[in-house]
Amino acid sequence: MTDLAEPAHLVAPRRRDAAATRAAILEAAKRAFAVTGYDRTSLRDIAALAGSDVALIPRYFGGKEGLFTEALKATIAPDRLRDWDRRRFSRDVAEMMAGAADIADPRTRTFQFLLQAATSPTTAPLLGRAVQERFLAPIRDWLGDEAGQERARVLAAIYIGFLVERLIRGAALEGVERTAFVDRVTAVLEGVIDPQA
Amino acid sequence: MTDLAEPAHLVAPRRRDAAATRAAILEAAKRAFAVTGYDRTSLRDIAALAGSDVALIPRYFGGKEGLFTEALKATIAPDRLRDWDRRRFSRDVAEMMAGAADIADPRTRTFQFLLQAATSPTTAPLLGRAVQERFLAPIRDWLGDEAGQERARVLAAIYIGFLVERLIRGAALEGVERTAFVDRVTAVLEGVIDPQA
DNA sequence: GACAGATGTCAATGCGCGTTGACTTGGCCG
DNA sequence: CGGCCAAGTCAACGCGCATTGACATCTGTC
Repeated sequence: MTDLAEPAHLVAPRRRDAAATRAAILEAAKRAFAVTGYDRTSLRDIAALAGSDVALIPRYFGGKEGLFTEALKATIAPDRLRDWDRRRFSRDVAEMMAGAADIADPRTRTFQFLLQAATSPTTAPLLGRAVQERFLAPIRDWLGDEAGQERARVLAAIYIGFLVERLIRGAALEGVERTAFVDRVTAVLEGVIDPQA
Repeated sequence: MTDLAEPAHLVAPRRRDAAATRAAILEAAKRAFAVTGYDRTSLRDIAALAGSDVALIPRYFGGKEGLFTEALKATIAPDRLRDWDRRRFSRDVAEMMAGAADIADPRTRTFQFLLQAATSPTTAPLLGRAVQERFLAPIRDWLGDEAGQERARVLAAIYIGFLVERLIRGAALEGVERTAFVDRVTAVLEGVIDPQA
């Protein structure tokens, strides 16, 4: 598999501890699946990254699919949306989108993981439900909408779109295009967050 | 592989014709790759869909990767952007996004194909270049921007985002949420297409 | 300190894959 | 009509994979 640019083992040499081993495998799976996708990631890769044995994975997770779904669930954790400053949100996001996608950033890995899942017909429904519960609902609360969640939907969609664009763009934007891009993205986001402003 | 909901063979029984066979394989590959992705699609699947033999694929396309890159190139064709009515564009797109993704629609398949390519580190750069040439440039022309292409970038990103959202949403929106969604999406798109309005 | 169950190791199995090469069939041209 | 080359078929190979079950080792408990 591709280089993960990480220490050979995710964890320090540990004593016999099923829970810790399970956790190490799960963490390794989250990283590996995010970078390489479901199919290109072998259980041998994950085991090597976790510093454990391949045979433990079917035992602890019931198989590759079980590991994937559990890694998916663990990845879509309730976001720390409350931490975001509402005044700076749009501009911060815009600046982030103007940059390059950094594979070392855990959030990039998370997003790639989710995108991988979105393209597979089998995992897409599962992802849909998870996104609904753990992504859309928090955004709606954050926005303070009572009536519907269409605004959260729109915001999430736009956010995702810029992430994809950044992913396939590869490099960061520079110069005039960057500033113009940031301004426009800020305006777009602001228009959704504060429609009347 | 998953059901493609298509006739067993893409083409009528044809006589010995290398060009036609090649074309049938390529068409089958475009469909199969879009639905199942690179890894989950086997050459045997494609051959069966095209009504030909597996062994012909390495011969005609030099291998699976060759077939994929050729299918990718054939998929990113210059879009018929000029046909779109600029006044109705935003609302048409918004209505489309409020509906459900239809796998029978060739455009849905195309998009899924591209998204698949975007998530693979190896194919992402290739996709980026292709998108730049055959997607961003036409949009910029359509928008009539002289200075930069940041507006085309933003529009493309938002468009992609809604496509992804629709993909993972699965079902169509209904009732109040639908109308609210359509209105808001229309407004967002209009804000990018005609910033001063 | 010894037992027992939990934990980790290892080799082996079966399967599906892409690819290869030898073979057969078909159609065009003389 | 007959030969010849393109086009298509078929069987087989090697490889990597997930999974299994038998075996070894550690660790907490009495």
